Amino acid sequence: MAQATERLQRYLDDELGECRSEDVERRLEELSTLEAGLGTAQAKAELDVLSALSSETRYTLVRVLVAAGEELCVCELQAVVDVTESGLSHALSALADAGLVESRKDGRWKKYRATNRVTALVTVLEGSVNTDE
Amino acid sequence: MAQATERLQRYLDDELGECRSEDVERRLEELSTLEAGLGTAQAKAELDVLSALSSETRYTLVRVLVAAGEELCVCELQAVVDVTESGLSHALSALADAGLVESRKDGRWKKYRATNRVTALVTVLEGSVNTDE
DNA sequence: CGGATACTTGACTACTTGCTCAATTAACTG
DNA sequence: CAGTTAATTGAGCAAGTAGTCAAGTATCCG
Repeated sequence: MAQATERLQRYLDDELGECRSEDVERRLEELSTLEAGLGTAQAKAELDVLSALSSETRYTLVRVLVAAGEELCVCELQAVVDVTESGLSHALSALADAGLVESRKDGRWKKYRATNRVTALVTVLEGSVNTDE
Repeated sequence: MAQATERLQRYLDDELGECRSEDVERRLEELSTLEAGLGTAQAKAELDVLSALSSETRYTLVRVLVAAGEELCVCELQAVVDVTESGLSHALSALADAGLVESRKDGRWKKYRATNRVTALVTVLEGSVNTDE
């Protein structure tokens, strides 16, 4: 990290035309403030959400649940993804842990639905990612 | 999949109180329509974005760039994450591939900034994921 | 030019993760 | 109650991935 600081110093020299080490300190502080931003717990939670979504199987499930706009039975979701019953269960469980789907037991069937959180997210994703590039 | 169809049939029996196999066919079609939704290419692109974001290092970089609201030099970003110079370069390259950051060469320094796409995404993420639960 | 500096690239590795199989729990049905 | 069906859980494995090291490219400077 000492090396890195030297490089930053050279960079600031270049940018500002001056070289005081207090400028380096200040910049380091600014950067760490940016990183802290909202708490680390929050960032961790966001990362959990992203990790939960970043698998083809799980993202497909989420997209279907969001598109459906209503709760779907596990056995219906089974028709949508190409994994075993067990794999599907693991996937849904991961999504539930991340707060992206909610479940309700109905007799011997179990129904899952997308939470508001993930609905908003998928909507923005679909809007911001355009294939026309 | 044959097994799965039988289960779906039993489920629809339960739900609708009727058991015609054409109902099963119809439901399967509805589900596949939901899955198709926007094209598969689009879904793939969305998944790429999610995958690119779902690593602590890369997500931290993105959050910092978004919070900064301006371009930052690689050497500044180096102060933010805990990986080698090479690891940082790999991370930035992955983000660029996903269209989440853009880079510009400035003399011997290289500067990265967040794209609009990722700014929107991070904003929604931060808004929708609240740690108060 | 030759040396230093900023950053990237490719190969390799340790770790993570998504999946399957087998066993288990829970709810309905005769 | 025993048997069947729906779904979950845990163990283990194959494939993917984030990181490091070493070497390479590109830019500046004396």
